[in-house]
Amino acid sequence: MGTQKKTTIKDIANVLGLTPSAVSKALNNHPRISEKTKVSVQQVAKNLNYQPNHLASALRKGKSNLVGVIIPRANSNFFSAVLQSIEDVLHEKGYNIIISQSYESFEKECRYIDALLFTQVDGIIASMANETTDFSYYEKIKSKGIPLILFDRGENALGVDYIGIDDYKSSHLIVDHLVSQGCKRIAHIAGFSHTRIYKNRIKGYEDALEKHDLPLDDALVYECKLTKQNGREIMEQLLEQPNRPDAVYVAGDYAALGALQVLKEKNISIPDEIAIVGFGNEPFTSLVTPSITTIEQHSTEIGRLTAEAFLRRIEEAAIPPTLNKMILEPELIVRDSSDKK
Amino acid sequence: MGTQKKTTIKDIANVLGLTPSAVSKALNNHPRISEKTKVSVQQVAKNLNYQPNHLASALRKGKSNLVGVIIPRANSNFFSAVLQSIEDVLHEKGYNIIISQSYESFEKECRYIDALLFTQVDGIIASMANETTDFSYYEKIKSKGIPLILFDRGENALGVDYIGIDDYKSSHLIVDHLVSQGCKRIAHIAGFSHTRIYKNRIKGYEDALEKHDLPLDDALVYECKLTKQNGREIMEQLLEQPNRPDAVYVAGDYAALGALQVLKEKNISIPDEIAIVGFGNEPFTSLVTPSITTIEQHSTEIGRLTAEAFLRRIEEAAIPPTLNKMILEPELIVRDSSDKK
DNA sequence: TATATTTGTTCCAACGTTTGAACAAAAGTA
DNA sequence: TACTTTTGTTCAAACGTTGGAACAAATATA
Repeated sequence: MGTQKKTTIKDIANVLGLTPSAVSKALNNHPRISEKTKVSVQQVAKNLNYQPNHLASALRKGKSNLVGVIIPRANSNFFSAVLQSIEDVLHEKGYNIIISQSYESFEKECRYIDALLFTQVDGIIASMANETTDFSYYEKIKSKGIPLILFDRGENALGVDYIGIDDYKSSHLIVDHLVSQGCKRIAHIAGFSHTRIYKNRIKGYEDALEKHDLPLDDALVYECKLTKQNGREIMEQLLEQPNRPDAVYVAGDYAALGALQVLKEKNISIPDEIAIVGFGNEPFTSLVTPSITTIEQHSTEIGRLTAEAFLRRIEEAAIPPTLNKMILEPELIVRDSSDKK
Repeated sequence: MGTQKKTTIKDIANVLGLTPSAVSKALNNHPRISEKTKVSVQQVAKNLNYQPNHLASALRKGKSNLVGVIIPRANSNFFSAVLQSIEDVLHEKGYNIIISQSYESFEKECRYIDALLFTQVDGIIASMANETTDFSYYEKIKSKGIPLILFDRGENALGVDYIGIDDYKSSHLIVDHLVSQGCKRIAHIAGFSHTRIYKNRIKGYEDALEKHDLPLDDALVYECKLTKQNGREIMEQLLEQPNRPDAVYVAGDYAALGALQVLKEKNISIPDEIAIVGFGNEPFTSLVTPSITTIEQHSTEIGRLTAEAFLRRIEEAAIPPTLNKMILEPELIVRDSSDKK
């Protein structure tokens, strides 16, 4: 009991008095195999409880049907939704997915890239860790000649496919909205500007302020890792300034929550004294009081497009080596934290 | 450019005038290979940018070093924490992990089990979907002779290793606490009783009521999928009853949140009129107002133990075929939703 | 010096599947 | 009837690695 020997294609062949190659062809629906043989092979395969050995066929075909996905963490509404969407599309096409969470660590990311390459994945889909500024490991993927697709956290410099939302425009949506609510002094708790998406959000914020003839004040912009704790600390610093902001655009929902909590603790009215806008539409933004205005990133769509980009690269081999960049439209979801009614 | 041929062990052999098997042995640190040869093999391997072909060695060795993990969803604090912990332990030992999310669907779960078996994983770690009542697919794993480890959502009947917390005791902790707050009519929004963990929570709830000489009232117990929406709907039904409860023990945090929202909308004071207790310690339970009393499940510990159980099964082959059940102590985290001060 | 042991390597078969070439038999065309 | 085409199958090699058996050379033991 337990470890009975696994049935192979050879066992089926023996039962039917065929060769293994005939059985293989029958199972793969080869046109030269007779209908009769195919049927009996199927039959025997089922009887013997045959499971094809993926390793052997992957080795022979030079294709593992495994795709590596590297994300900062699965425990985030955005990433898990993208993941689900990628899974749906790729499982459909017979791919299995190896998920690795970098937890924003560059070192882990590198190790996982090595592990995935070692496992002979057919391609890698990734959203970079915040820490990552050195792309040599990603170059390694490219140099192996296997498809690399980036989403959300990407880097154009690599010249690979990228799917994300328009961060620059998101900032405009937010600033426009805050100005329409009568805000005049808008602070920005930003992500680190070495990451493209955060740089774009900062640029969008600055340009939007300029558009509305509002002055740019360096004292109102802070770069951080966008944790809840960062949000708390920076909000406290903002409150100590002689000339307080009347709105804070926070480039991440967790940090926005931290900022919100500080204001609540100090009994500063939201949004009347200070309005808050977050980014990412994490589920809790609609659950807290007041609910937080934020940006929806169309995660399902991003996942689908990412998976499709991968499939295109696989199928079309090395046909279009040009960078394929897809940028989705952001959507502003106005909630209580910025809606003065 | 791009798809240059991959270097194999053979290429290294050619460069050094050795045989492939000597190179293989050198790379695997075989005792019979001279130090000198090992060094030069390493050297050439590095120069040629050699990556061992995992597929080939897995095929030859009959071991893929891949472990399948099936969870209801990654987008949950509990599961993602368990996952991280499993990853940490197994990556350390050279395993890669294939994660599949069942989204509580029995059908998906079955498909993923097949896909994982097909991929020749060395073992499967799973937490069952709520829907799952038919275990034949899990029997299939057992019959293949590969290790199966269950956590949180498991089933003893399968006779496989199981790691979880003491649900029965959790209910006692909760009821004891509510009684100490003066609650006398405690409702229970439960999970489906065909799932072992929810059955145990229900049993614990009933026994704890009895312990405190409180009457059991069937009208106060509802089974559901424990979504936020379920929580809302059942809370509304509870409020319509002539004899309202003064506390609700909800077997999941999301449903607890739904219940909480209904009470807030109807301006029913929490915890004075009705106290709420959830289950799982999801991050949002500390973020909402009022914060929600809940049960911490020691996810990191569960993950570690689960991974270690897997390793034990792999290493000790078929040595101890007995069921190995590990039950951790739950921890009650008292917050505003039940703390009458 | 003859024999036994150790050391370093090669040889070969295997893991399970796939695939193109080869081949015989059947069917179609002249 | 002779020849081409089609159909169904077998043959053999390959994918890259591994590991036991075999073997020769070097070293140790008697």
